[in-house]
Amino acid sequence: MDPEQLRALVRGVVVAAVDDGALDVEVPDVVHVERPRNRDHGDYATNIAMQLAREAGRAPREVAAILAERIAAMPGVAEVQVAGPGFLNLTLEPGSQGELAATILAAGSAYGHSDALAGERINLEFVSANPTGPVHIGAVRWAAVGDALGRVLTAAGAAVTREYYFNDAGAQIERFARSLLAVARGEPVPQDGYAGEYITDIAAQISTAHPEWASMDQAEALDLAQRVGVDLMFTEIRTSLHDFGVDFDVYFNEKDLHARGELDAALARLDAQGRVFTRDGATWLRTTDFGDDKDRVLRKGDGDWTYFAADCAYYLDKRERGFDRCIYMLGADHHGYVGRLKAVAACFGDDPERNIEVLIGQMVNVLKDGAPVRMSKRAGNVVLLADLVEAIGVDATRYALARYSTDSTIDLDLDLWASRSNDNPVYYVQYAHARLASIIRNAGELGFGLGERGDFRPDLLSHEREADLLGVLAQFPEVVARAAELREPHRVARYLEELAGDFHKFYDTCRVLPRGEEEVSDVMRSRLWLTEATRVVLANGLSLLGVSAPERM
RNA sequence: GCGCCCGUAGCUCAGCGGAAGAGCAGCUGCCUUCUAAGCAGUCGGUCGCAGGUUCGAAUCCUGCCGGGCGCGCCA
Repeated sequence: MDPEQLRALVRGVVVAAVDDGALDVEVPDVVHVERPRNRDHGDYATNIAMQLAREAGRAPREVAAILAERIAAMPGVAEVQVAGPGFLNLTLEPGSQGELAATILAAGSAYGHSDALAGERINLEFVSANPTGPVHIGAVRWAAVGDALGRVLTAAGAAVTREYYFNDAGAQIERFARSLLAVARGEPVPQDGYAGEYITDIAAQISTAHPEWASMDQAEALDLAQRVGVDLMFTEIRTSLHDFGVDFDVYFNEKDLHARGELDAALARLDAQGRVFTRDGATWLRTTDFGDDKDRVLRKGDGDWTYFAADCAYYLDKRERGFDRCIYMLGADHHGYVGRLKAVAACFGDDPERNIEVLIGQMVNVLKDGAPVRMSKRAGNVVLLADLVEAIGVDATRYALARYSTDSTIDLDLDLWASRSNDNPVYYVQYAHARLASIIRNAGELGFGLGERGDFRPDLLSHEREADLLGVLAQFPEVVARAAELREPHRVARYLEELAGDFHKFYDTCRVLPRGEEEVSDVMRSRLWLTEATRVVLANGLSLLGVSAPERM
């Protein structure tokens, strides 16, 4: 019996109690059943009696007593106790929990999937770093978290499109082009330009491909620098993200919005909604109608569009492609955008609460030898995706960035994450998987396999460590569903650490393989099922984070 | 000044309406048996402070205090 089934059982008992007049309450839609940390409190606990007490006009423990008797009579339930202020502590029959191992093996890689978000069409935009330099640490957090979130949302049944918005228009790109050309001509980089080795590299590549470049007239040379330079830069960004395990379904060019006249179309749409006005020669959107702290310029006095105007057009484009949820993942330095993005949705006549979601990720500080590594893109001394991967590897980088709530600032200690020790959480989890794989491998060499379904005896998995492990395995689907609903993939990582811990404890106490000439017992075979089930869940969870599940370490 | 995030064990952080947690650090133990990158035990907390809501608050509300990040006809 898993938590889902238990919830249904408890709710059914409440319904029955209401039907025969033992309780006079409205039956709640959701019944909370939790796995208590303290195992003295049974396999599961519910607070349902306390919830109903007020409405029933009776003491919580009295309501609990009424329900306890009925729940205890249900099949699969071994014991029910009323505890504390009115908790019901439930203990299940051993066999009813052990069944789960077979359920997990039958589901395989689909175990953990749900329909929690079925029917939702989600546009998930993340990274979207400007193609004026390599991917740096701020964007890497979103690469790891965004990709994991995409996987988690998909597992919860949503239709997800991962999208990278590519700012290939505007002043930053012009600065980038001027910097390239300056370097190619041996001139100093402009004051507001970009410096760094990558600029030199790209300039050299352009010069090789177009020998006439440096001697072209200024406008022509800049145009070439912009076209070819941005292309090279973007290829490098895509490649480094791909090597990091992150790929997008759509790479959206800002230029296309302009080329297709989508900014004009968006302006017209906003105007039709009555949200546009003119002041000081500029065209504005009255975002203050919807809580923004100031109105925003769409088109400047000189006739140029603002970046914000492109944002409006891009949002409209997403909506017209059928996405009912547009998720933006932004760094804390852009949190000022939340208000205006929400207001944009409202100005289009959409529901800002439903159609737009902005996730803000706090900063990442990189520590080396206990000291922060300073970051400055212009100066070129940045921590890059490639540097991180070189220092601690793809798995550690992804895991380190995905295991924390995006609300908290991360201090990423390179020495810790590079270490092959228990300080390093990613090894703790991966090591559990490798150990499991090892048991299964060794069993195979002994000619000892899972056998038929009938060879599995769930009732034999009655050891406390086995019960603990089964209880945690049962939580996986709800952990994934909750991570998806809350957009918090770090919950999956924390869960895996808990699961790995319970497996290590099981491993320490419960022998799976026969020793020496020992015969394979039913207990051992049933433990092999549990072993394989645990391996499947660890592998599924690591896969949601985009972290490998090694067979050996 | 205004807005967002954070403040939980010595350190790094989970938990975010229901019975205070993990890892590390410290101290004690466990490898002739499935990977010791592991396990067991122990030490350690007025959950920043003050009010409020609630049967019940680390969790929700208000106000403070401390730290981080933002508030352009920049991108």
